[in-house]
Amino acid sequence: MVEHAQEALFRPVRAGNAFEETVERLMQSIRLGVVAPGERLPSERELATRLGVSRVTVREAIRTLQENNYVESRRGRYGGTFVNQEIPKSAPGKEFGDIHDALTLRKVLETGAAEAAAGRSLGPSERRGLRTRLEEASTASLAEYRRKDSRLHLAIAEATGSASLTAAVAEARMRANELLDHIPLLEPNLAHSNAQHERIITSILDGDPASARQAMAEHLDGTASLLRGFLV
Amino acid sequence: MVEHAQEALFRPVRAGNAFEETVERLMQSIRLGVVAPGERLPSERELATRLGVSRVTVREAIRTLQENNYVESRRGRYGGTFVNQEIPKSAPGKEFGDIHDALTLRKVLETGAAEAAAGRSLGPSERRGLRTRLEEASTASLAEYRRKDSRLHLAIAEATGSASLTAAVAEARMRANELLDHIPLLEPNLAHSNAQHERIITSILDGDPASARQAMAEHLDGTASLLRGFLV
DNA sequence: CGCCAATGGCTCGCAGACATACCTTTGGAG
DNA sequence: CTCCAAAGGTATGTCTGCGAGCCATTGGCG
Repeated sequence: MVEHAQEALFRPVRAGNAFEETVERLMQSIRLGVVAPGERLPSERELATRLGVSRVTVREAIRTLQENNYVESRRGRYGGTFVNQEIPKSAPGKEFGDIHDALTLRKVLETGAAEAAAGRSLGPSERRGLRTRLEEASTASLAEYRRKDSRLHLAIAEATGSASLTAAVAEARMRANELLDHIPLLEPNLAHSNAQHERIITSILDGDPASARQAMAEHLDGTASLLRGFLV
Repeated sequence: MVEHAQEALFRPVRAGNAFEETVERLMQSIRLGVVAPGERLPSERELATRLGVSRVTVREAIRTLQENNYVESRRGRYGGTFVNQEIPKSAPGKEFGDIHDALTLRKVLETGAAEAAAGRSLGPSERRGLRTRLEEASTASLAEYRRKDSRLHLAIAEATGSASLTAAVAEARMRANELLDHIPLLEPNLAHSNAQHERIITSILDGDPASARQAMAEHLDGTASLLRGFLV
């Protein structure tokens, strides 16, 4: 029996209970900017259906987000649950033992996604979407940068046409961002990042997989080394 | 709000109930050859702990595997649950709509893993492990090839030192294998595969990331095009 | 030969999650 | 001004899964 492979296959079947998982998902969609401040989450009933949990569980999760000032709910038609303008910083802490784990997975998924996206023939709406996200990220302020950045990277993953790859990228980004939240974001980094984004998107739109991969790798290595520098 | 990214983030929080997930994991470990025919699974109590489910649930899952002739259980000390010599073929069917999804994810993860593994400085036991798996795969019969092949690929993922990457590769391989099970495995393919394995492992042991990635990409493209040819 | 440790086999009560139904609030349409 | 659709808020009974404990079986060790 292969001893080490067991660790991967016999890991826990579920990360937490239904409630915790639901909170996690909703927080992800907010932190990654999929639902921006001021915007409305899908209705409780719709979330329950899409997340595959009961409405009770969705409500408990939303109540937790309310208590932590992530969202506010309004009743009545045209009501709903809205993302607050200011959302709390993520709690510090975390085990630093799995930095390698998180960064390795992120690099594999994101460089792979960039390459795969460049290798596909993209439709007009996809090309437009990528340009829009690029533009949004490049004009973002420091405060909203992390969110716009994530939206751009998620758009790249979506451009692969693989839903499970997109989900995996979202997950990996979330883990990486939890670490990145502990280091300062500076204007020079931001400018550098934008230049790299430009290269990545251009390569994808030009259909140059090797170049897209290369550009993404350099982009990620930048933040990765920044992170290691701050934490070690 | 980014509409498409929602699909990834608001997907169901759990793939199935605890029982179904547990059956899935145990079947994976058997089908991927992590626990070979004749070998013993960990005890029910240990599985319950590691999988994070109750022993009752583990037992129900094992009973399902028994009923489908995957395993047999023996009581008493030095008893346990043993994998049968002949395990059933996986049921056909499946949606073919997500072939692209499955193959895209697999390629991204496995080429990334090969590259990452080649980029690390591996310890003696890891190097030995890789050579052993390579040897096992190269001398495998047609019947046991798929299993030995998976073990080799999992060993490569493990060599990245990232547990979550290993888990993701296992998952992706499982999905791809479900598709590959429907096409015949021929001697010439096998010989070709072994040559490619040799290149991959050599590149990893030599610490040549680019070459490892390249070799893995060609290896996977071979089976991918074979699959598309048979199914389209 | 007898003990006993480790395994699978079994049962019962509790807590979490669920489906379902109904209530309350709100603001636009008619 | 009234109505009502759509959203959040609440309550209840059911069922799944869990924890914990005990039983039955087996084979090695003393």
